[in-house]
Amino acid sequence: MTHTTTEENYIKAIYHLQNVRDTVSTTLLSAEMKTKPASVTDMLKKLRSKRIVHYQRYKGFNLTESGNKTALSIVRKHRLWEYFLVNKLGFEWDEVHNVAEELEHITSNELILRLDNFLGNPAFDPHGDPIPDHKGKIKIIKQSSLAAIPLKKTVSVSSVKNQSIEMLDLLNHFQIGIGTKLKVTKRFDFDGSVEIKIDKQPATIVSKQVAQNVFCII
Amino acid sequence: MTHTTTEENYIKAIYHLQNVRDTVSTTLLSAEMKTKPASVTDMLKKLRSKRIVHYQRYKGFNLTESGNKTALSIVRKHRLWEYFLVNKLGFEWDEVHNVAEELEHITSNELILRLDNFLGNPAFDPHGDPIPDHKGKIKIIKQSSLAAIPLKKTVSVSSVKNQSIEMLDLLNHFQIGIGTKLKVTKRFDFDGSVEIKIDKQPATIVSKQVAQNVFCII
DNA sequence: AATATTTTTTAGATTTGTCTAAATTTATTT
DNA sequence: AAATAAATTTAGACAAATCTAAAAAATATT
Repeated sequence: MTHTTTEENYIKAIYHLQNVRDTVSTTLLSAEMKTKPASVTDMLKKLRSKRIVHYQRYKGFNLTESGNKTALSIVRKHRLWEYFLVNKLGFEWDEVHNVAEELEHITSNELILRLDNFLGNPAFDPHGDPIPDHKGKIKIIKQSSLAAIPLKKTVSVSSVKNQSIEMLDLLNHFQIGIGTKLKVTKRFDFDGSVEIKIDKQPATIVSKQVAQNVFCII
Repeated sequence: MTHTTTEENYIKAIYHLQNVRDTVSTTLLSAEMKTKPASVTDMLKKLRSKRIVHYQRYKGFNLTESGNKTALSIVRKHRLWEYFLVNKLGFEWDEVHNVAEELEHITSNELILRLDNFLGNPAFDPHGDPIPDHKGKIKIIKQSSLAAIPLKKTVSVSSVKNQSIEMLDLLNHFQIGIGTKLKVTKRFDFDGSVEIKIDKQPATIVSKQVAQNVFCII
């Protein structure tokens, strides 16, 4: 079964929203897709007829098992391309998302197989997100946000939850990237901000919003 | 000015046909695009309104200067991706065309710039076709077909005109690829077939059709 | 529980690229 | 040059993905 690029984008969006919220609504999905709720309803009917989602009018929807597999294969392609763009072509990690959005829709299993091997079968993309393997299996690592890790323990930044351009820009400014070693030296209860110390750099303070979005391996 | 994937495919098809035939007809283009002549007429009006083609009803059409530039940039992308697929991912040269057909429509100048550098700014793709540079400039090399080169002169295969799967399969069988050194030892007037000799291999005879499609640098 | 509000769906329209069938123009024969 | 054939274009229709406006259902409020 093949899907159009638009269908794939819907499938991916449902997958991502399901991993954040417990239930995904028509309105939420329409915001994510930058369309109107009416368009989402149309697409849900189409995806239901392809057995990608379970859907009953007015009752909500969610990915079927087959829909989930499809979503994982799209995510896999997206993250492998991001890895390629950063580690082979030298893009910055905050520049690759849009290009990967296009590349993820190229339809060749052989291509992805070979790309995966060429890259050395990476398990995580440049943002620290896990890359599903060819069976859809994802490596889970235990992570805690800067807001939750113990004080004075040196940890390694492993992923960033909010991947907006603005957030990645801010992190670049702080010189924080995936793999950066740092420790939290102090927490300020007043506003939830956090003082961090990166080796050979002066201590700095990051806001609560940042702390909650930066995840580390302890 | 941006173009849809379909528009780009038409532009590329017109470009290729213009380089083979002197004038390109609606019917010929429809065959190339696997659509009907009526659809071609529709698209020609659209491309005219975008100043991609000069077109007068019933009088024929051809690419404008701007259309030609667009075509060259698509061809550039296609051939760079083919180079990548063969030289980095290890595809065989006869397997890459369809995947490159998809990759060529990815819209990021930055991507192509970086890919070009990553590949070492190649001037020819795996089929021996020239890769336009970022200004659209093409390296021309003097080539002659196996049907035309002098006898007993060692030459290097530089390109293959007919790139059908069948032809590439046959050449694989003969162990002929881009860069293969060989000489023509005899020509048979009866059927135009040609005896060739590749180093360390017994002499073989290739048909007129093959000889006319394999080009070499003398 | 009745009413008001929000969410979701339907109905009907639009755009892109395609089609078929018919009409028109150009090219070829006789 | 008239008749025939071939190529091209027009007219009108269709599928995909979207939209707006209105209707229906679910949820929240009084």
